[in-house]
Amino acid sequence: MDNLDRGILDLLRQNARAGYGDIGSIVGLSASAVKRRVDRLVADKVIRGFTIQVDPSIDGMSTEAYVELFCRGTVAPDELLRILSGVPEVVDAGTVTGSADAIVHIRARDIPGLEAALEKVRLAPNVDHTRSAIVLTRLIHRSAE
Amino acid sequence: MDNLDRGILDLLRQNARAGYGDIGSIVGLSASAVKRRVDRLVADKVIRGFTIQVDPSIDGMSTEAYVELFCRGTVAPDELLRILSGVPEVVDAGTVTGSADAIVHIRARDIPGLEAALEKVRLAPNVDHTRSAIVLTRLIHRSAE
DNA sequence: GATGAAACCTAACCTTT
DNA sequence: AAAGGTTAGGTTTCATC
Repeated sequence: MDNLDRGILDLLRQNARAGYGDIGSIVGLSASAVKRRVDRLVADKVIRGFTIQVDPSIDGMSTEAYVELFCRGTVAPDELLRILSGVPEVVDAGTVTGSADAIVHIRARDIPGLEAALEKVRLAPNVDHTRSAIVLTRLIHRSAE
Repeated sequence: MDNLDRGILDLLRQNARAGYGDIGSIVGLSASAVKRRVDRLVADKVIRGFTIQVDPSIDGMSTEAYVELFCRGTVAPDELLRILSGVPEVVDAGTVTGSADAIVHIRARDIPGLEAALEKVRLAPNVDHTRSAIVLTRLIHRSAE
């Protein structure tokens, strides 16, 4: 993890489709060297994935909920991650302190979409029950990066 | 904007580097047809950009909490917005159904930073109390949040 | 939806430190 | 060894039909 890696990450944050050659000509490496570093960053889980930013209003994905996940016994974070990463409606999730085991932020097209996503989340192992708080008015949204 | 577009968006959300041919074989279109649709979605600003999800521990803002906000009496969403917009650590917030008035997602550099942000939220006149769930393991973070 | 040229990705091999 | 460069081949993209 050096300044070259950070430069590559910055460029990919701005455009995840940039070619290796284009990235290399900016950070000062050959295309191959950039590819090797990107592959390593993905293997090391520094880059968790490649995704798109979608306009929520145009897409109609405006129904949101914060869902507390209560599990039986111990929960392996890796197992939760495996299940949740397969649900595209899950925008954000983490295991937390307090009585709930995890909190999951879901965004769906409408209430039926929310319910369907919730069903998929409940497939996670050892889930006892969930408690949802549906978002009425979205107040703040600051982009993560 | 039809179900084909939505299917393409879902696939790109999971892997923005998926090839047009791969996407087409899933949604039932040729590679060319998929490219035309993706190009249109980008031109129409439905897709705002292609980006990567980076391990938050890299950028040094890795301490997070979900905070339930309980206010005295009835509080208008505008009032809550006024309170929360003065706290830059607030990444995401909305009024919700349930006993809490709002849920606030805070991201800070460390625990003292988190506490300082919470203090700023609590100083607001109508805030009665807060209940925080500190994030232990970040499972999902899609930057399209 | 299909076609063909151009661009790109990828892996193997070579050079340098 | 470790990290970057070069080259060749296969695949994908992209414009055109």
